[in-house]
Amino acid sequence: MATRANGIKRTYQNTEQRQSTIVEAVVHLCGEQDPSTLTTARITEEVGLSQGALFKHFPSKSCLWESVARWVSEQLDQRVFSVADEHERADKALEAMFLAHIRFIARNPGIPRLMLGELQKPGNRPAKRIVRQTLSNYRQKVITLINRGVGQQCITATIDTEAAAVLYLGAIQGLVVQAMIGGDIQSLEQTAPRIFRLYSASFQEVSDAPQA
Amino acid sequence: MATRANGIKRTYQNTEQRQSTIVEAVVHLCGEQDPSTLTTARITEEVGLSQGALFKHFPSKSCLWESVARWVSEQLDQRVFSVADEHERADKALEAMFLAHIRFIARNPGIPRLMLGELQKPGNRPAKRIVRQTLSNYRQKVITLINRGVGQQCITATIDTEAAAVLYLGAIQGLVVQAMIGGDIQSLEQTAPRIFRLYSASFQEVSDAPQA
DNA sequence: ACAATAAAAGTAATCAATTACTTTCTTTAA
DNA sequence: TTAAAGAAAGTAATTGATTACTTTTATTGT
Repeated sequence: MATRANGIKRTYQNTEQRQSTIVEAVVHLCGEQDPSTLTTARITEEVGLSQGALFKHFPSKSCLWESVARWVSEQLDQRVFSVADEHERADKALEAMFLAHIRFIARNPGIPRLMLGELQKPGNRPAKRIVRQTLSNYRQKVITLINRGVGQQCITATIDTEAAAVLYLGAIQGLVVQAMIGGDIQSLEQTAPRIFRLYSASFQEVSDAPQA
Repeated sequence: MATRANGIKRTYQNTEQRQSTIVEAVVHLCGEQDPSTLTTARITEEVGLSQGALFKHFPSKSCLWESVARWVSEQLDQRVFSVADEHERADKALEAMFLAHIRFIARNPGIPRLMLGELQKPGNRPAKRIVRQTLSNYRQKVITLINRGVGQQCITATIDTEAAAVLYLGAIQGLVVQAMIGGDIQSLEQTAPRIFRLYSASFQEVSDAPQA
């Protein structure tokens, strides 16, 4: 007893733990396959549960995706946005955040698929709203940093701030797409510094660091 | 008579015409909904055919996607890559190609969804191979142009060419994602020149045009 | 008339969700 | 302290809807 048809011992977890387990399994699976082809059966197989058990913890598949989107948003906050605060100089903060984001993606290759996949869906599903909100925050964070950099005179005052924010996110996108084409996730972290160096060349002051 | 259940008159086309009609309908529909959710029923409804009729012209849905990918590749050749040849100076050619690409996307909003969606799928489906090949060609075209620009002394000789090619495609990606977030495709063409100006600032020679 | 083109009706497979029921965990009263 | 009661977490099987694809029947231009 206490076993399933395939002989694997059943493990009991409370709903909170299970939800975390399942959400992280989804993120992991997105690294291996297109999110839109992820079935509830595949997800529960990954965590060692029967297909129906999923609905003990999420009222619907759509609610599961909402939880996944929230998880991604929190992780970006903790692992990417937060590193910017450790730097006084805005250009250094931008670079640190850029590299942290690439590191995060390299460790969780499903993330871009997840976010892009959600953005591609039409309508206003909750999960899409969360992704949109997260990217909006990100954009605002970059704009604020660039403006601070202008004040610190490490970024040229003539910069087109909004364009620079778009290009910042584009630089990350470009790296990701390049990795997708090559099918080589590991190349991400190697190439990232070169991309950021080129990106920052577009707004760097000629003079050296003014402070610190 | 000569009508279908819904009263729409039946129209006869030979297979070649039908294939074109269907492929273009798919591209159009990708502008409105996630490609992975496109059903054969939705596609045929769009062109005014019964669902089963699709398989008179394509042996399988996968073959249809292959044709769609080929169509996109050809359009990129004709409407984007070709404009680069109209400019002697490499930096002007890059700019023209960039803006042509954005114009192409603005006219066919389904294109990024289509290509990204295909890239996100794992494995080596024919359609994915075509998209990958197309993007590889694109990348090589950009690299060649940048190198020519160095020779023409309108691009700084110290440039990291490969990084510049990644950032070029990233700039387009960034614009597209930004438009996806805002849900505003029309903003694309307005913002594009600003993004390219910033992008080109990263490798522009300080001196003015050397020739022409 | 007849071959091409399409509609209509079907099929097997797949999917999210539900059901009826079992096992484990947790709480609490004696 | 502990055993009984109930809540929570699990399974296996099934459902209705949807899907890509097939087969059969009807219509059309030549």
